[in-house]
Amino acid sequence: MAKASSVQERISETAARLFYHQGYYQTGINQIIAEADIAIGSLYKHFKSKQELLYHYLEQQELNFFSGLAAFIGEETDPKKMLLLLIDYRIKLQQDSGFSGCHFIKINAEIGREDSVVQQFVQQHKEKHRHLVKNLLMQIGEGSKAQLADGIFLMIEGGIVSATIYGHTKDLETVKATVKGII
Amino acid sequence: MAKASSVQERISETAARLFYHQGYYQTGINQIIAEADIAIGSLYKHFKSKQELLYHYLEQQELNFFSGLAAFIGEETDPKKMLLLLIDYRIKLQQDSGFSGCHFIKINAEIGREDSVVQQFVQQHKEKHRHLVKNLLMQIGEGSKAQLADGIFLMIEGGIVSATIYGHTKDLETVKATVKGII
DNA sequence: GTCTATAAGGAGATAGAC
DNA sequence: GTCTATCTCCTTATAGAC
Repeated sequence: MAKASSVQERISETAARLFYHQGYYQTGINQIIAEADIAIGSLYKHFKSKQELLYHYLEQQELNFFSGLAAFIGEETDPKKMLLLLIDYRIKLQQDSGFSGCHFIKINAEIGREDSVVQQFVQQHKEKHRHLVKNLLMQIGEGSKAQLADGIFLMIEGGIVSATIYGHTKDLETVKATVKGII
Repeated sequence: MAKASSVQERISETAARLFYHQGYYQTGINQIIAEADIAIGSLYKHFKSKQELLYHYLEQQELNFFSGLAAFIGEETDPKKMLLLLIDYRIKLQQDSGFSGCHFIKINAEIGREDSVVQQFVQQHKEKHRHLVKNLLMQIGEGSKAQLADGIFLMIEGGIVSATIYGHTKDLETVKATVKGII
């Protein structure tokens, strides 16, 4: 195991991996420090509680998602192609993660309304995503059909959930084909 | 608190309520017996483990969902109206549950691929639901458009997830309006 | 059915020595 | 930064008396 990264980064990355793949409540502090190969004192020097680690995790995922998307879209400026790339991006994310779903949908299902900070994080992330779809449709010239953007956004969300249930991205591919036929 | 129901039923109903609203891992055996007002010995006489209680919970939810749907649809036989009633049913379920989402999407997010019994339950439930939409569209005469049924199914799924994130059914209403415009 | 005791382990978090 | 010890509490599950 290479340990080029800092202690901070190792905590952060290990916690993120475990929170995402096995769940927040299912992940113990002891497992995090064992797999990150750091001391428990170090963890509590960087994060005052497990909850703070959770908030940090959500902030990181928010940044990762949109910077990853920007990189994936690259130089493309055609709104039609960008919308399809947005779906391709989510297909790729699911394939690369072993079909582990959307970080935010998952944490919402696990914690939901019990933590208002988490709830707000999830809502804001989803609104950002929804407006992305809306803006692209506006550029395409379908902006007048308000229902259409919501419909596409919701189909994508359903497709992500489907990917985690079945372990494949067939439904997300269908969504892409459907959107392709509409725009 | 009235205790007209049997011990078995009280265990079952209390576990279901807690698993659904606060999560499986977040719910302890001690909380279940306390809120059901039964002895721990009674619980382990009816269910050999917490996991068995989980499987029983999923079986119950599967039955509840489709019998509730049948009752909601009632005597209606027009496939167009039935499809819209299916969406109304899910809107009502979300409102009545305090926007706690779909039992199966939720347990999938929490446990997912870690338990193959749970995974199969969720997959089968979702397939049943998807085929319902497909069959209704077939009767409507839109059966040739294979993508359409999947699209509607996925929009509904996305609408349910949205309801748990925002605490309202605006998106599900939009889905209903969109479907109404298509069929 | 009830009650209580207990096992064996894990959780999150703190303190102090090095 | 590391290590170990410890605190307090909770977890699932079992056993036995009533």
